[in-house]
Amino acid sequence: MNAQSQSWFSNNPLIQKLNATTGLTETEQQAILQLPHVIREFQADEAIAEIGDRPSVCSIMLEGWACRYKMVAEDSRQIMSFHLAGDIVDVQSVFLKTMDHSIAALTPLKLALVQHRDVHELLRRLPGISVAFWRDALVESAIFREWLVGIGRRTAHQRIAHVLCEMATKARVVGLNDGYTFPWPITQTELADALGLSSVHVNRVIGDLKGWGLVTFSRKTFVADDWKGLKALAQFDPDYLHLDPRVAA
Amino acid sequence: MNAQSQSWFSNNPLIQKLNATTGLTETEQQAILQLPHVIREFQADEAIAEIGDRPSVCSIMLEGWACRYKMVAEDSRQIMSFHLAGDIVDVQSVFLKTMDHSIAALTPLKLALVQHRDVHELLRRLPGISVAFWRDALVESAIFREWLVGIGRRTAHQRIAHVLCEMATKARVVGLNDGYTFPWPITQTELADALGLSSVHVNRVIGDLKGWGLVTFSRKTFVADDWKGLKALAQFDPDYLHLDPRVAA
DNA sequence: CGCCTAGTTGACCAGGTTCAACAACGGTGG
DNA sequence: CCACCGTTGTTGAACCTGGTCAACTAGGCG
Repeated sequence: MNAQSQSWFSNNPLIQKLNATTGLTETEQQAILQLPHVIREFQADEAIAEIGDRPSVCSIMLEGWACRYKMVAEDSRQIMSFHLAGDIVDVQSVFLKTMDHSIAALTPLKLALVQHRDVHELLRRLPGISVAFWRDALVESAIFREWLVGIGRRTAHQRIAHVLCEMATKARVVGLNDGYTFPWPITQTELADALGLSSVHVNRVIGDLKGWGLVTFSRKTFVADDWKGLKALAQFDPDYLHLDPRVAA
Repeated sequence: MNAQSQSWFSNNPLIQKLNATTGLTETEQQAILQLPHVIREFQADEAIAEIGDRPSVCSIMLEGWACRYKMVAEDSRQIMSFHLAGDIVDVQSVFLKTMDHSIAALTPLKLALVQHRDVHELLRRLPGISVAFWRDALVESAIFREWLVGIGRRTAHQRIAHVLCEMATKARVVGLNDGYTFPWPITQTELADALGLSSVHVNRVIGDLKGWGLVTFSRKTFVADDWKGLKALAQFDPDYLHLDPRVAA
């Protein structure tokens, strides 16, 4: 119950992320580092939680990528979010018993599992952390809303550009992005399932973005060749991420 | 700061709604009833909060309908949720300073305004209420995700049927729905903006639903002539609303 | 009665889907 | 080091859901 790891102590990505919206005191950071937890590794495509499950732990991402999704039919999936280091992938389960959607690994990944009761205890003991968790959950809500706007009202080109801007920004917060480059393990099919498009169309649109000199993809890496152009196309305004001005673009 | 009202005390819809997912003790219910608040009325189309605002109160709906939305262009709006009695329309502002979207009245409505500091105090003092608020916020998140699934992967017919099922269920929780009938003040244009469709298409699809004998609309009232059929078309599964089994369909 | 908003209908158009085939890539085992 | 295989990406052609434009009708309210 107290297995430890490199990525929990050095540069803990949860602290890094919470700091980006809230700012934590030294005490609060220590309390997070001292949370009893177990590190668990997953393979790509492995299920982290499935619809109908009643988890007793919640999962903090340390490395890798994951997504939330729901199946609509045998062959129709809607991905509702992508997650990387620092995300608490199922805070939901701390308060609502049953999972109403599934979560799966997109790449090999590493999670810290924390018992629900320890989370409850942490939130009760340190109101500052409670506020940080609230903010984090509300920002996630804001991201869902932004995706809603995208799927509902933006063209395929804007949608794809927008999600790239969003992930680039989220990656920067946890130090995975040097400004123009970051790891991009998402397949075009996955992107399609996230944006309500077909993989064929995603492929064509990405072709356009490349052709217009906005982006490049090489070896699972995303390169923003023209970050300003990409943001302009997407009409990307990061306000909804509620980042500390020091961290924001 | 302590104006009172009929609908705050008798049958308080916030308590009614929180009870539907969480269950509150007598003490907790009393604490809510004793919250210092001001009642304010709005006209249809009046703004409750606008993007960029930094509210110092949060708003609990007592009567009427409201929606959350974001403009994408001059003539393109995405509605992200509908709200009725019992909804805390901007819990978000308790924790995040700046509004990242707007909220407007769809009908004449009545709100209870509560100072943020009083909400903070309430949450700190009564952990049970804190849990109830968490659940409420997480259910709202789940609703955003469900809309995402709808806009992303459901046909126009399913989408419209689904939103009708959802609102019928939410209305039932706060006693606005006798099972098959409830007030429906939403225009087809508003529905279109919520579902990522055009109003012309919404009109045609609603025509189909009427033609198939599933629904009727008369004098701003929705009638589910064939509730089972409607649910089947929508593939509506209310799990994501996390209702107490006693309340659920 | 007249006005304004919401609902209705038709004709045409386009963004994105589907189906199908093929090419490129990366990892594996010999 | 290469041959093989499964996955991911790429491309073309036909099709279709839903959008746009525009005009007209029906209600609700002063």
